Order: sequence, then C-alpha cells, then structure tokens
Amino acid sequence: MNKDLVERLLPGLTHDVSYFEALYPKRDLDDNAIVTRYAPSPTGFVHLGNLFQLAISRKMALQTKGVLFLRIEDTDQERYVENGITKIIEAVKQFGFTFDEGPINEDEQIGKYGPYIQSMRKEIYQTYAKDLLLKGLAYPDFTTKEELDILRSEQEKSKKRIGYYGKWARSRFLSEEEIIKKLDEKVPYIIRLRNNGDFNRKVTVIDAIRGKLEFPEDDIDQVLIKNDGLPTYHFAHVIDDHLMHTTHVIRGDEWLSSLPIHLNLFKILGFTPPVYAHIPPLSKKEGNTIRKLSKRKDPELAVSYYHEMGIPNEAVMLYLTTIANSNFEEWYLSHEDEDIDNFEMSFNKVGVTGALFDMEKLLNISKNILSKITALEMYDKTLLWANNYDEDFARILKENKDIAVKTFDIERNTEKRRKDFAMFSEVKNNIFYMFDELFVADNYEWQKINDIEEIKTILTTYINDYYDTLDDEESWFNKMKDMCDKLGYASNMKEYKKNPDIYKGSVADLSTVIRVALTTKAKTPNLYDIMQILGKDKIKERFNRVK
RNA sequence: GGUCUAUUGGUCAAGUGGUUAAGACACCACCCUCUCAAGGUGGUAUCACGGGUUCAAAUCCCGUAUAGACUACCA
Repeated sequence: MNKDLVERLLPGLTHDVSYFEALYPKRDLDDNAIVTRYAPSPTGFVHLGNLFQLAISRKMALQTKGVLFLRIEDTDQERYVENGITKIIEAVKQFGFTFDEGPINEDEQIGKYGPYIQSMRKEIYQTYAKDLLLKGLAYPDFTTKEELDILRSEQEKSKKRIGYYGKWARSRFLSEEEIIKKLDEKVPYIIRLRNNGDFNRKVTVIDAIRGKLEFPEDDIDQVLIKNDGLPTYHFAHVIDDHLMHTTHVIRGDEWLSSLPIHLNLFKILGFTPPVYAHIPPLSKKEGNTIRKLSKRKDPELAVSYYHEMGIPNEAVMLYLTTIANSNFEEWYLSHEDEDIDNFEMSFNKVGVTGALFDMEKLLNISKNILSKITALEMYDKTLLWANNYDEDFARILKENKDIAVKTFDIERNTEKRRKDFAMFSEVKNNIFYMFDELFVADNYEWQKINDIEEIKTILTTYINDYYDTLDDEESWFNKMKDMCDKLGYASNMKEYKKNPDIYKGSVADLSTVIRVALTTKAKTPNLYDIMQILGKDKIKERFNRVK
C-alpha cells in the first residue's frame, strides 16, 4: 500500500519495526529456562482460576531459573478499575506470589522489556500494524458494527460460516481512491489483517498440556487495531510475547480455539511462536449440572472469600497444587517435612478435564496445616483474622492471651495431633466457653444423665470430695473412677458394656455431666486440660450456675 | 448452526494394549477411647453408550450421547 496513505492511516509513528526488535534483545538465560507471564486486565479482581494459573506459572519459572512477569492487558478501557493494578499485586502477594518484572504499583514498573502495560505500548503495536499495511498484509476497514450485524445474519440465513473472511470481507477490495475518500469524510476505521489462510487446510499444534491438536487454518480477517487505536487481544499477545521473549504462554483453555489465530499471526509477522499450555477451568457442581465457577454466582471464586473465612493461604495453595499436578499429593504425603519447592512440576501432569472445586478437600488440607503449627502461631493467626473480621473476639483474645494459647495447645504437641480447626472463622464457636465473657449458662447439651438433681449430686460430690487442681491426668481420671464406684456408675467401660443394666451409667456419662456443666457442650477437647486451664474457682462458679 | 476439546467411584485422580483398575477427600462399619477430633483396620462404589481392530481394549479407530470453550472493534 502507498506509503503516504499508510501514514494517514497510522500517523505520528517515529520508529520502524527494526527499532523495537533491537530494543528488546534475546534474554540471557539457560536454554531450558521458562519465561512466562501473568496477564490480567486491571479489574483488581483475582479469582481462584488466576491463582491456579499463577501457581503453575510461578513454579515452572522458578524450577527452570526462568522469569515470571506481570503484564497488564488494558486494551479494553471499559475494564479499568481504579487502583486495579495495585489491588491485583496485593491480592496475589498474600499467596506468596511476586513478579520478576512488570508493574509494582499504579505508576512504577521494573524490568527491561517494558512497558508492561499494554495501553502504554500503543506505538509499538501501531508500528507493526503499519509494517503489515505497507506490505499489503493489512487494510483499513470502514464497516460499521450495524453493517457487520447485517453481514452476520445474512451468513446465518444462508448457512454460511460466520465471520469476516474471503469474499465476505468487503473492505479488502477497497481501492486506494475509495480509502482516501472515506478518510476525507472522516469515517471511523479499524485495521484488519489481510488473511490468506485456507479454512480447508489443517494446522497442528503441540500443546504442552493437551498434546497434539488439529485445527482448520484461520482465514478470518482479524481486527488488529481497533477504532480507538489500541490493538485487539490477539495482536497485542503476539507482539508482546514476541518482544518480551516469552517462551511459554500458560493461560486458560478458553483460548484454545483462538490458537489458530495466534499461530497465523506469528507466521505472518515472521516470529517464532512460544510453547502454549492451556489449563482447564475450575468448575462447580450445581444440582446435576457442572459449570465453570462464575464470579457472579460463586463467592468462593474470589480469593477474598478465603481471607474472610480464615482459610490459610498455604491451604489454598496446597489445594491448587494438588489439582495442578496429579502426582503432587502423593509426593507431598511421602515428603511431609520437605519444602514443597522441591517438588518437580510438569506440564504433562496437569489434567485436561477441569477439576470440580472441592471445598471439603480444601478444608481437610487446611485442618492438617493448622494442626501442625504451634499454639502460639495458631493464636497469632487467629488474632490476625479476628482483627479484620471480629473485633470483639480480637479484644477477648488479647485480654486472655494466656488462656487462648493454652487452649490451642490442648492435644497439639502429641504425636496424634488434634485437627479440629479448618478456618479461623470457626475458632470462636469452638472454644467460646474458655472465656467468661463468651460463656452463657444456657442450652446445656445434657446427654444420658439429664435429671437435674442427679446432675447436682454429681457436681457437688465431685467438687467437694474429689477434685484437686494438683492432680495429674492419671490421678484425675482415677478419681473420676472412684466417684463412679461410689455413686453407682461403672468405672470400667468394658465391664459396663457387658452389663449395662446393673449401673446408673458409665464413667463416660459421668464425665459428660462435668463436661457439659463447664462448657454447655457435649463435645469438647480433653476435659482434663480444659479444667486445668479454667482452674478451681471458675469450675466452682460454673457448677453453681447449673440450674 | 460451525470449529475444537473432553468423558475412569459422590469428588480429585493413577493408568499409554495384558493390573485382583493405585492413591487422596467424602461416606459406612469396627477398634482405640471420659465426649469429640485424631489415629488404626476394613468396606461400599468407577472405565458414558454402541460398533469395530486385536489372541487380548479403560487404553487404538469410527459413530452416538452428554458437557465445556470459542464463534466481538471483550479479554
């Protein structure tokens, strides 16, 4: 196409393609080093799927001494959210993700292959588009959206394949005079690719996750530059990942069907395409249908949900790694004390189907993680959570640190650790009775023995004749048994099971009375420990409150 | 409609032509036990369907069904 006309189409460009090629030289890395990217729109929203992708990307880059960079894809201005970039960086940081290059906040960026914000790269994209224009591989299109709608319905009616291609791509045939005329009339335009692909030919690609794939060649005259001068995703992706020397594009599999477009663009521009790895979406079962997790319907998709529920970030990461690599879980179980960075991740172990999000499993993982930390860490983390979501509980925790830590320590340092917390949000409900302020002498969960006179007899006898703060656990339990014998309960469980009828109940029933009197709950951690923490005065006081 | 991809227990899944079809979560039972949690032992349950190829098929091929993605001047 005529040079002056091209200048009119894309004015004000001072460099040519070779300038940018020289500006971004090949990276100085090992041959097998993986250079990959996280490329969100600046919506400020990070969801589980993003994290899933990020977990794989970060790991692969780390493992090969490669690079993970952040690139903001803001070519659609409607998606912009204020401070979106910072929000994304912060959200991702909570899960331990940082980037080697890219924006570090709204205004600053690090790295030699920038700018890493697409709207700041307008000139670059236009320069490449201009080059294509000059070579006759692109052309301006003045068609309006309404006209495109008409085109589409015509194609639908005559059962033709839908799209702007071949003879349907009318603007392809515009003469230079016609273009000049439109330009003089200030008709808005876009730049399209002049595609000579053949839909009947096949292209094959090797996807790192899915293996060999076959598609028809792309023959659509894709939009390269939109009316606002910014590129489409397709064009920006190809230019950016070429200039930033991305070796692996790891992205959601909704992009799979755009692969022929991208491959075609790489070919036309004379670039070497990267390796593609398309990861499956996270889905959810709703009734009998399975669907992709959606931002609108599923609160658990937003990473902020986990923060709010108090599910530790490590648990989320561990769960995601478990679904990312099918052999990870086995590895993890046999290398419990090892750093999970030592696990070798591979693309071909990433499932292709798309996992159903399994909250139960996540909570199980979380439970295990929380059982391994110390009581003090448990206290700190719970407090941190409460500071954000339950101020009242946070204050109580601070005022009763000693009790709280001791409570968290119950059966924690044994070889069979207690595993009863999966989320910080459930802590309060589980141990409220340890704090006077939260204890309410109401809703006693009496079990077998529920006669109030009998209950009072047991409590009085116990506190007057048996309880001694100085007892160790063994003598504490022996006394419990002694009391059983005195009051007509079975002190030996096996004995009791053989002849339940000759006793009023067993030592289990008797200790349940004490348990419920102290906590109102029928199910608690080790009763001896609870009593040691409460101390004699509180025990007495709570016994007295039983009515 | 077109293009592409997928389908192993309730869930995540191993599996690459010959296996009693691993393992984890969940569930059930029993054991341990002062309740619960944990732990131990055991258990229920899976190759979407129909044809082929082969001595032999979860595995290869072809159909069917179902699901998902894409089919924008969104990404």
